[in-house]
Amino acid sequence: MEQIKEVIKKMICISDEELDNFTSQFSVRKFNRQEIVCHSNIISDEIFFINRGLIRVLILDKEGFEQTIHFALENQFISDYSNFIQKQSSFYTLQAVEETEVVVLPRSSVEWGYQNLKEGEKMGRLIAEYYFIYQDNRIKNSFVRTPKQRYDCITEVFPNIHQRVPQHMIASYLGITPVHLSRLKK
Amino acid sequence: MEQIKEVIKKMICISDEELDNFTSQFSVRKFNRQEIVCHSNIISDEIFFINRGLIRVLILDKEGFEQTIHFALENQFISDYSNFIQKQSSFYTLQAVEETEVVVLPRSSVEWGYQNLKEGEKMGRLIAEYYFIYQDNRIKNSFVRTPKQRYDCITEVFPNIHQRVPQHMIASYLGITPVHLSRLKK
DNA sequence: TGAAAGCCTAAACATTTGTTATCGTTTAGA
DNA sequence: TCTAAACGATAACAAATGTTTAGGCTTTCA
Repeated sequence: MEQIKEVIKKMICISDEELDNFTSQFSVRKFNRQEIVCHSNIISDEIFFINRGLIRVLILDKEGFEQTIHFALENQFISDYSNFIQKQSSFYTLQAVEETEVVVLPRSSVEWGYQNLKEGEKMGRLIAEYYFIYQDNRIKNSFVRTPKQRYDCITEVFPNIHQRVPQHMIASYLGITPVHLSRLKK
Repeated sequence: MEQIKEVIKKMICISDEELDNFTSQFSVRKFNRQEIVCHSNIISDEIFFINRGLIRVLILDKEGFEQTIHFALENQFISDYSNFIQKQSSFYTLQAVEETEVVVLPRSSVEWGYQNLKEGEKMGRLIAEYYFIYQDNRIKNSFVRTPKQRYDCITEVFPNIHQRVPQHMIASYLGITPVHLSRLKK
């Protein structure tokens, strides 16, 4: 639990006792390559924090093809957060790309944190703000950058991504086909 | 201040006294059609709440063309929220499309609210979560829907938008050219 | 170790989307 | 009220992107 403790301590003022009470409610789970961390079409009551490994978020379009929507790296939180918040059936599938170890935050613990940690709500606000900024940048990029430019700067957001996931997942993330990305690289 | 009071009361538990202390820090500002509510390339220390009217968020691409990124309607908050949070120079321009009246929330008041309202941080969390969900839906739609499908369902998010803004702004919001949207409508 | 599957590149062709120009209508403002 | 600007539709053409197919390489796993 050391990694997630460090991340929380960077966000808010929290005593060691509070932090222990909070993190003792979490558990650890491990996944092999390709394994599904969280299925779609369920009501997900968990948020994950990545200790080690890499998770991709994907969606199945109408033709049944997988579209990679997002990558999540070490020390980041990941879930179908929209549907977690709204307690709706999830839209996204979470899949481990590498061997991955996550900390599991059940909904009950997240809500416990909001209510019992001195700065629990602030932590929730900062996390939501952080991911808002990430998405805002993404939308901004889709308006002002070409697919090639988005490809060229993807390591700013996901360092080493080229060494860790196949190129067709990156193409999908960029909103283009693998064949077209291969062409753009020339 | 009645409208913003109603919106806040729907989000959190707050006493009338707290609410009066909070909203008494706000001011009201009016804009004519086409007038700029907030320029880009400044550090914006204000969030706006729309009492009446309609604001569009736009960006200038490298060719100097205006790209409409977002619309904001009555009873919604609007700002370059990413840059407000990060206290960075703003990227977006806010422009009144109709005659518009806004409530102005200065940064100092927002921070006062986080620190002094019993559920101030919770309010901040809920607002950030709300806009996260909006953006997540938008990104989702860009993966699973064609431009035509996004056009057909835009009134789900912005009712009456067709009666309130010119079509070329809608095209821009959808990420296509006005000429192409006109073609798709056939 | 061998066979199957996955992955990247490439080429040819199809489809979508952008660009430019024109025209008729509506709107805004002097 | 008149005129210039803004707006939307349309057509012709250009550029970007998708689709299909094939080949060669690597990885996986029985």
